[in-house]
Amino acid sequence: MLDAKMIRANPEMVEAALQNRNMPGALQNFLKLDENRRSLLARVEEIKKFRNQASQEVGKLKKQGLNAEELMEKVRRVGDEIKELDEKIGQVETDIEKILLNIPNIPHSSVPVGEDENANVEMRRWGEPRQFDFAPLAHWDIGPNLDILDFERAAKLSGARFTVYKGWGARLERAVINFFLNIHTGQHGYQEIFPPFMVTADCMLGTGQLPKFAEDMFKIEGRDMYMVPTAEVPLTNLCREEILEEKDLPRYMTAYTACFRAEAGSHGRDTRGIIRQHQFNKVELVKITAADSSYEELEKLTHDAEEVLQLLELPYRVVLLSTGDMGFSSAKTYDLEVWMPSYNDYKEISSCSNCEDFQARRANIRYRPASKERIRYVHTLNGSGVAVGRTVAAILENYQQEDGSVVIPTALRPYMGGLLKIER
RNA sequence: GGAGAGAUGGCCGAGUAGGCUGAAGGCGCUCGCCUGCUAAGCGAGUAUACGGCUAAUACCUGUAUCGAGGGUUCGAAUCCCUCUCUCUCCGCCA
Repeated sequence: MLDAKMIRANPEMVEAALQNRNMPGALQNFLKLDENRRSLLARVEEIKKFRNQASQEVGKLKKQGLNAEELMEKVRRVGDEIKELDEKIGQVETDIEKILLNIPNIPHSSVPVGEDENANVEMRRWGEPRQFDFAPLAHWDIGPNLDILDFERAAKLSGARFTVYKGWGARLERAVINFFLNIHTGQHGYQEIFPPFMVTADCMLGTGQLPKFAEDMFKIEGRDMYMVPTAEVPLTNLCREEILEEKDLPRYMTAYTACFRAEAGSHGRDTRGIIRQHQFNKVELVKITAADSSYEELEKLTHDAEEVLQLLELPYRVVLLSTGDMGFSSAKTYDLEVWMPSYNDYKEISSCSNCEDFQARRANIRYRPASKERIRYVHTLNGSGVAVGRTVAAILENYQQEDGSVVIPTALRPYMGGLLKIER
């Protein structure tokens, strides 16, 4: 959520930023409503001031044994007016909030301006895509061939966009989760968290999934709760409604969770394999930082995510998303894209974002600066560290052998009981 | 699921026959004094949001906030109703 005062002071700048995010006119009625609110507020507060003073007067008169009836009657009469104005203000504030909650974050000045992913900027590449001397298979063929992925039975259990992992496949998924968590906790200084997989609507509002993207989520029937679409939601909301001390910042957290997404509107995209599922595993990185260090921390966080791909020796590139391609809450985002032979292209496997104070304002996460200045909103960052299912897919494809077997990356072997390769 | 207790400021904790309590006291924190270092001691200060005034996120000023929402009243942290959460006991359960 943007700061209303900031919008009031720079409406043209905000409008221009929204245009870059393909959301022109989102601000439309805001200024009018905002002005309306302030004038109503001025009126009602004046009347309340009168009521407060008069009520005290009544108390004094009564104490002295004097008649206060006349004054009481006067106050009684303004009561209705206050009620009426308060209701109007409540309505206006609801309208303002509706607008504010649907406005995306303002992109950082270093973000390339553009309509879509074509305006993204590649920052760097790591590793060389492997040259195969045989026709490589896609993971959706490799998996069933090795009997470690079972799409048909998954459909029997749960329908489309679900996968059953079996035997060494299930073990590989678990190995990757543990490997990621160990690296981030052991080498990058993140605290491991194991959060609930269901959260309240307030949490979803806090990180920006609601109210705009309700159709992307799985809601729990009969409850005001949702399945987490990413661990970013519970991790960031851990600090909701809290005031932190600057000396305790930055705070690094990592968590494994399953993630649940309705994938509405992505019919026909990535229909084969485990790239786009209703349920997938992810290890997430979240940072809560002071306002002045978040961009530095974004670079570090991105490198933390990159490192697990390096350790697995999976070729990838880092892309800076353009204004038109960024997520709703983000001010700046780097995507990590891993090389996928089946796509003959790089495929997103991580998204690392600095949300600045956008989520903090929604979730009311603040900190007390060490310098004793006034309380400020923290900055929140999140990044996949990284998507587990897509990592498994990348391993299967990049490490496949001509005989159909798959070599286990060296770094993962200790997590696989020393297994060197999965074969039929 | 049944019975009971409770939710107050960064923390702990007062405050119910409704009024001058944004809220005692303590801790913590900040600044100053004092002390050969440390500790102790002394003094002062220390909520947030939204308005008005401002160059100001500085003063000053107004309104609101004692779990949330509603009600009674001239006036509610204090009374009434609903909800949420926490704790204790019983039951059930991986």
